[in-house]
Amino acid sequence: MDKQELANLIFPNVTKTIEEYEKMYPERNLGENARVTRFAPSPTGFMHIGHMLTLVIDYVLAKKSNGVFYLRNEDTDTSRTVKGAVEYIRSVLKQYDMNPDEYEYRDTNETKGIYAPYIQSERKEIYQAFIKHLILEGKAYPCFLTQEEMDVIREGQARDKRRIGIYGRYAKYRDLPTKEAIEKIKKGEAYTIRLKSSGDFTHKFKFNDLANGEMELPENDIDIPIMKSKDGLPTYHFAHLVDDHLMRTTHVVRGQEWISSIPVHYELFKTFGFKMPKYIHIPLILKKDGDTIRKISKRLDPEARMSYYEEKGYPYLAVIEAIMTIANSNYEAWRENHPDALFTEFEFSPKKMSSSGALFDLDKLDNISKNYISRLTKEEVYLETAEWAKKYDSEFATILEKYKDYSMAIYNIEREQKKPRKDYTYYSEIKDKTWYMYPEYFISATPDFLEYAIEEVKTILTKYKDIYNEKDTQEEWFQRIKELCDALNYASDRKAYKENPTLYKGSVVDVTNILRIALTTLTTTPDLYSIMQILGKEQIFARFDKVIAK
RNA sequence: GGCCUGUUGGUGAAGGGGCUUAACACGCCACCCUCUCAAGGUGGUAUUCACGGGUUCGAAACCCGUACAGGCUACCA
Repeated sequence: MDKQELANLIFPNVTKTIEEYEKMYPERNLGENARVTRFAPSPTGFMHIGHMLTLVIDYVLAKKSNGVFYLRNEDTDTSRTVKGAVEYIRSVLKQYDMNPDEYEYRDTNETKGIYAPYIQSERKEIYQAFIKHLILEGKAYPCFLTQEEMDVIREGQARDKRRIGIYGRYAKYRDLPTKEAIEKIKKGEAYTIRLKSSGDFTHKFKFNDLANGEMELPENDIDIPIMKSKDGLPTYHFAHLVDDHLMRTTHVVRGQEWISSIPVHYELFKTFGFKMPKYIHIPLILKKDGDTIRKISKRLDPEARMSYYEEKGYPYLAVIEAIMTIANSNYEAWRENHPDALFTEFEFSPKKMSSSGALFDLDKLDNISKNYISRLTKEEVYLETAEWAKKYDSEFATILEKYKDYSMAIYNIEREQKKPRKDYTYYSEIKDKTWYMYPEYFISATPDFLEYAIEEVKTILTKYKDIYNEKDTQEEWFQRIKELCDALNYASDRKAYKENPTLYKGSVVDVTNILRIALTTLTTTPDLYSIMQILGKEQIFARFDKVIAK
């Protein structure tokens, strides 16, 4: 009877029972192997590369099995909650085209899915109903330990080299008579609700993780807090239990740092007699820092934040591809055999995932990205670049708008063929590699002819103007350059030059290089003939004249 | 300190007793092709799987120790 009084005192507003919630949130009616996964970030306002790894795995698992992928907002730590964070997460999911099947957005008042609310702070009553049940059963209790008292306990434990935590004899309020607890609460003393653990640390249990296989862990015997004193919200562990049970999650994908919490979750699920979901604990993404390797950090490593990829303009699918190669190393081989398949068609195998931490290889990403962009059409490259520029380079965006067809012609150089050029790694790089094609940018550039004598340069450009014909095919164009070479004592045949360099002033390479520098200021560019075709006679001559007139 | 998980090239890794003189991909290097790049082609890039023992005819693979690394050890997730 006392327990009932205590429970009602703590939770006067909780009216529903666990059974009622079970009915409200029934088992899902899905295919036999359908997987229900969730992406459950804390709304802290940024997204980490590790989040992306879990997200991609969650998404693939659900989609491949015709299951459900839902978004849950884990905002039980009100002090860390950042406004606008959910909107940001939503926008990332949208960009990467991994939209959830069930979600809840407060700003637009959109809800989809019958397991709502999908926002933890709005599920307080649900958690409390479960906690109330535990109090009634004598499996949870209010604990009045102050922060200072706990600090003393911890210091003592550290000094005596004992396990740290509130367990056994350290759990001072575990056996406090209910009457006294009621009195303390009535007096207004602050308390947290703790699980009255029934575990034995010396006993081990077997646990099967889909990624790491079977492991042996000691039972939990710590009276972990399940409800915070400040706002009555549950801790992560308890919210995990209630939500993943009621939302009928089948597969929990989360970082390996959670492995050490498994004993707690195991006990929690056992206490309620709920079936545990399957777990996939994914490797941490690491970073090499000098000689040491550490967890990648959003503070120290720009590439840890998803905004890095956005700002650089990596294609979203390229990022996903790179993530997939970390998730399952057989993904690349699969991709080779299924070049046009969606990544969601890949059968992700948790067992094949590495259990040690992985370094995220930016070189690899670059390679994947280059290949990806090289397979796009010129329209796609144009559109994506324009979209990127709108956000990050408005000046370039204006140029792109003005020169739409012209830009597409540039992007089409050596594109849309069996072995396309692969020189764009991300969209922000495109301006750096094509700026000279645009009169607005070229106007302020000054060609530097390096070791070439300027008088010789002028002669070549002047003579070339006489023979240039816009209508030439590539072969004719090159033939003319060769003829010019012969006329000016440059070797038109590179091999001949190589054998007897002293006989000539230079070779055809020198002549084309001079043309190239005059037109672009650069010594390395894509195919010169294509560039000249796009520039057109007027611009070509203008650029030559600028040099000749100097 | 305690508990857990790992350790195969510069990177992601395959391989779970003989097919391994360690796959594949990225990176790097060289050469070829070539109007310069990029691409493409060819070849090279771990004398051997953290170390030490053991089991075995045979170990990168199995066992035991050690070392190292990482994670957790919050009323944070």
